[in-house]
Order: sequence, then structure tokens, then C-alpha cells
Amino acid sequence: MAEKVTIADVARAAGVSRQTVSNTLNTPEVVRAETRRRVLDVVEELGYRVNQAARQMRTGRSRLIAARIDPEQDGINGSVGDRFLHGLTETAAREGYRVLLYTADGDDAETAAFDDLLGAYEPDAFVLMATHHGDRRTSWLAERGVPFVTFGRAWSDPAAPHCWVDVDGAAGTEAATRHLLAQGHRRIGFLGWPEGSGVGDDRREGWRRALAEVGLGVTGLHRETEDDVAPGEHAARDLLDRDPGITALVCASDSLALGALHVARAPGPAWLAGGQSHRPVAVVGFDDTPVAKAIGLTSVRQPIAEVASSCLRLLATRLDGGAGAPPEYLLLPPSLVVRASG
Amino acid sequence: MAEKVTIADVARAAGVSRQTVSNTLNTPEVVRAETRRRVLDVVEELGYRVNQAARQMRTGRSRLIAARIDPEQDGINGSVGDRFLHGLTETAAREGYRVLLYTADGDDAETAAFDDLLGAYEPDAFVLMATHHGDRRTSWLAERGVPFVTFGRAWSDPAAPHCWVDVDGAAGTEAATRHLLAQGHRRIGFLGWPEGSGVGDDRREGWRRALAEVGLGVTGLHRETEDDVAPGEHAARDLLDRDPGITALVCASDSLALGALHVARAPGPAWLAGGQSHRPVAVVGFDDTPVAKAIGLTSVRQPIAEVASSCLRLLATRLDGGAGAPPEYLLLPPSLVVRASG
DNA sequence: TTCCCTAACTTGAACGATCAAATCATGCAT
DNA sequence: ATGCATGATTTGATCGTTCAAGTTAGGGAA
Repeated sequence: MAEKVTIADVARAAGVSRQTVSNTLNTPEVVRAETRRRVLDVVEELGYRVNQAARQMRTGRSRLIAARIDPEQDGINGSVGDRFLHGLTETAAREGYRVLLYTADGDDAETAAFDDLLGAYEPDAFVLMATHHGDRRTSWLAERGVPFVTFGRAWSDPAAPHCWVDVDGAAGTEAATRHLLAQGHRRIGFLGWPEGSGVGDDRREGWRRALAEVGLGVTGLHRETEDDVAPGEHAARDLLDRDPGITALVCASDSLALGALHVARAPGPAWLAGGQSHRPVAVVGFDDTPVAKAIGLTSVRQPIAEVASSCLRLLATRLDGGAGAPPEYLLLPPSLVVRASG
Repeated sequence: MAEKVTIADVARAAGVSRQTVSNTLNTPEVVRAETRRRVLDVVEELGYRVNQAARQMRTGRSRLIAARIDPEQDGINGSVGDRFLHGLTETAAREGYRVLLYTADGDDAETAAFDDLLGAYEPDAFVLMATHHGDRRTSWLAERGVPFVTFGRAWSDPAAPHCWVDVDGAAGTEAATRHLLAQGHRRIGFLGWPEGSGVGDDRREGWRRALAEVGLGVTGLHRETEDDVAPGEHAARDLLDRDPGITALVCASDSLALGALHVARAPGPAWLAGGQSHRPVAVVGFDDTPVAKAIGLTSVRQPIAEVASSCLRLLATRLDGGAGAPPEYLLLPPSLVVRASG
């Protein structure tokens, strides 16, 4: 059995009052150096650790950060969420916080989860992923004054009242496109998502920009479709059939890229369905998922660990004192992981 | 601002004492039906939710379950952990628990994390993944009487004092092997991990068993190597070169299977390194990771969601009353997901 | 009627920490 | 010597809940 050591035990053993122990731990500067030393020795000796529940009762702070865990979505792009959670957990521990998980399907279910969590466990803040236009979650939290950061910029509001951290997707596709241009490709297509999603539009914009920089247009060079392998394959086939001049494809995701590869490859391997032959086409994906690594797909990699630690740091500074600090926005650059596919 | 509703607020509004409110919520049978109704109405009306911290102080129970989140390991097999965490979180919510994350690298770091967590947040239980021979974590927890379940059987101890849930790996590879036999394959090789890991040995055993059942031996038909794509490719090439009669391979993981596919495929697609041609060989992997789905690899799928919910249910029943219940062991059957590779 | 028992509910204390206010020296200017 | 800041420490109250013991009302047996 674990013998519980309370602040009173430490106080008694050190010959001081509870409050002095509390002070040595929380506001050391108000305690005389000698006393501080003695108390810390006893703390060490008895193995005292502050009880979160009791502290939370008095201070109202739980030192918990809540984050959502998703079911692996399409199975391919899911890995981003997990890397993010891992990063959060690690940085949180360093800042004296812990990550509390919840699940929810859809914005409304998620705000309901907020409500539940706030009522019972009182997390100090939330970290949201995958923000989108008109995100109801952010307004819900903002209205109630609950601190939060988002991974994903505030698409609808250039001067959002909350912090966000995001990856510069356009810079990523721009780098990918330049990389292909440098290899001699001139007609470079784009496979993306239907217009209206901030992330998707941003990624398309980077591709467009890179082509525009060298005086190339984009008409007839892109297709928009649902984010999955089969639709990607379909769209790629359509695009390549219509425009035989295309020699490379930049994709908004690894799922789409994988679909494109099914088309792009010269006579397919026996274990892949289809096997329809086509001219070789370079393909670049987005997110550098495990699948990309496994099959040698060049892909844009988001610095997820940095995003996570930045999110947490922004929160921590605001929670630990700087409550009124103005919101900060961080846009991190992705990197291109070059492999055999392009 | 969120107006905090306390049990005293409810008591006042319902014209009863605090304790009666507490009783209606925790032991309804001791409260008169009419009173109960009235209290519940007020609870509803005011939106009262019990404050976990305060409850924890009094009862010593936090309703938190701690689980480790891993960095995506080799990037391919990582997805199992995430599916597991998701399952845990979902079932936990249903049972009135929440999942608290931590990270740790190695058994000793993990027991240190246990110590920290128990001191501060007092989780009611731990869920461990990937148990191995001589696991120091389980003994640490057991010595201190901390409740826990493991995903992964207690390899060293057939009558372990704690609950575990595991997937019958041998049954999985046995099914895979039978599937290949049914397709007419006679010489079926196995790609696995070095002897000594419970999981790896178990998976090899299923393959051996299936062959033995039809009177086939296994000498010269298997290779053991580190769990990654490149070693898998190497071992597969070696195995197939030495024994030209082999027409199929069962693998202990999707990573190894992917390596095997690099060898097994008839002339490789342009975007894959190597491209050395070989006769077609059927390949079956293990874990049904996103990569398997993406490239059409037949694979043994573990029922991770069921494992997670079972783990949590075992814990929950023991935490909520049945503390002295004898440990239960659950061995769940995997299933074979057949795709183009075999 | 008196007494006891039980069901239903209430009261006071406690969990372990921190906040706010009180106490106690100590030094320094008046 | 008196008064008064200032620094260091202590005391009492409090956060919201549940436990343990206490109270009250109503019934039935003696």
C-alpha cells in the first residue's frame, strides 16, 4: 500500500506550518533560504507529492489539458492525429500538465463533450484539431471563456481571439511543385479536395503559385474529389487521360497520391488490383504518413511534434500567469521528404 | 463564465439537505421515491454535475484510467496502439471513466511515470500494452496493489494475479496458413522475429501447427529477423533463393510482409526501389495496418476495439465493487482480411 | 401508554491543499 | 523609548463532496 504523505506530514517533520511548506513549493521567494532548504529536504525524504485533487479544489486549476482522439479515419491520414497527441503528452508532462482524452463525432457531440468534461474534471484548457470554416467548437469555448488553442488556423477570422498553430500547407505544395519543376517537369497537375475547405484550398494555392512564378497556368490541370484512394485513382486517371502532356501530380493528401500512383505506375505489380498500364508519372503526396514511407512516396511532411509543443507552450504561458496576453498565431513550415515516386 | 452549481445549490433549491442530494445520485434506493424525483428535477434544471476533484478527495477514487501513448514506432505497426487508445476512451466514457495519457521510454521510465501519476492524479487503474517476458511494470504495480489490466497475456505466469486480454496470434497465423493451403500452396514459409518474444513465438507456432496438421514439416522454411521492412526484404530474398519451391509466405507483421512483397512481386513498379524480378509469391501480413489496406496486402486483423472494451470492462467491474474478484483472462480470435496479395 | 425500531432525512467532520488575514519578531527612523 | 514598516511564519477558513453519526417522525408490539 502506498502511504499517503500530506503537506501536514511534511510540516510536522520539518517543524514548520503547512503554509510554509506550501510556500516553499509554490512561492519559494517568500521563505527564508534556510527554512526552504530544510523543508525541501523533508519533502525529498518523505517522498511528498502534491495531491492534484486537493489543489484543484482550492485553486480551481486541474492541470489537465483535454484533447480529442479520433478513430483512424481513412486509415491512411489518421497517423497525424496520433503523432500530435504524442507530442502534446510529452510537452505537457514537461510543463506539469497531463492530457485527458475524449471522443466525439461531429461538432455538436464535441461541444457536449466539452460541457461534460468541464462539469466533472474541469480541464484547464482544450486543444482542438482540424479546424474548419464556421467551426462551432471555437465559438462555444470562446463564449464560455474556456482557454484553448487550435492546430489549424482560424480560417474565418484573421484576427481570432484565440491562439492557433498551423502548418503552411501552401508552402508545402509550392516546395513540392518547385521540386518537380527543377526535375524538368513542365505540366504538373494537382489532385485536391472540393473547394471550400481551408486546408484544401491552401494546398492548391501553393501549387498554383509555384507554377505562376515560372509563368505557367493551371487551367485543366487540376481535379477535386473526396479524400480517399479510389476517388484519387479515378480523378488521376481522368486528368491524365484528358491531358497526355502531364508528367507529374501534386496531391493534397497521401490517400489521393496513393490513388494516383495506382494509375501512374508502369504495368502494375501482380498484387495490385487493376494493372492497367500507363506512362510513368511523378507523384507527390501530403502528410508523410506511414504508407508513404512504406511504398516510397515523396510527400510533404508536417512538423507535428513542433506543432504540438507550440500549442502546449502557448497554452501553458497563458494559464500560468499571462492570462491576458494577446493571442499568438504560429505558422510552421513543412518539409519535403523525397522518395522514389518523384 | 460558467456558473458553478454545487450540491448545496441543488439541496437548497429542492428543499433538502446536501446528503439527500448525494444519496439520490449515488444510492437512490435509500431515498423516498417522491423526494428522489424532486431532487432529480432540480439537478436537471440547474444542470448540476458532480465535481470530480471534490468527490475524489472524499472517496479516494479519481475515475481516471492511465494509459501510455507511444511514438509511432516503425510507423507501420504503430496504428494498433492508436486504435486501442481510441477504443479505451470510448468504452471508458460509457463506464464513467476518462483516459489519462502518459509517455515513457522503457520499463523503468514507465514505473517512474506510474509513481508520478499515482502521487499527483491518483488514477484508479492502469492499462498496459505490449507485455513481455519478465515485465517489470506488472510486478511494480502488483507490489503496490494498484489495479491494472494488460493487453497482452502474462507470458511468464500462466496464473497471473491480474487480468489480461490478448489476441490469439497463433490462431491468426494458423488461419492464414490454412487459407494458403486451401489455395493449393504446399511449401509455405514464415518470416518472423527472433525467438524469445512471446508474441513472435506464438505467431510462428500457429503457422507450424497448420502445416503439421496436413503432415508438412517446417525445416528450412522460416527466417527470423528484426521487425522492419528492409530486414524483411532481406530475409525473404534469402529464404526464396534457398528454396525455390516456396510459393507463399506468412509473416509476423505487416512490416515484414511489406519487405517480402518487395521481393515477391513480379517486376517491380517503377516507383519502388530495387525492381529485381522474381516469381510471384503469395504473402500474408499481420495486424492489418493502414499500409496493408493501401497496397492490397492480405493480413491478420486483431479485434482491437474489442480488446480495448474488454480491458476496460474487466477493470470497471473490479473498481466498482468487485475488488476481490479473481483475475480473468480473455483470448480473442483474430480474423483474416483477404486481399490481392494472397 | 410506553418503548423500541426503522425509514428518511439532516448535521458535523473530514479529505489535502491554498487563500486571506493574523501574528510575531526585527530593524530603523523619530 | 515609541511607533512603524517589513519580512517570515502561522492560523483559520474554504473549495465540494461523502462518511459517520445524529435527529425526527411514524408504526407496531408489549
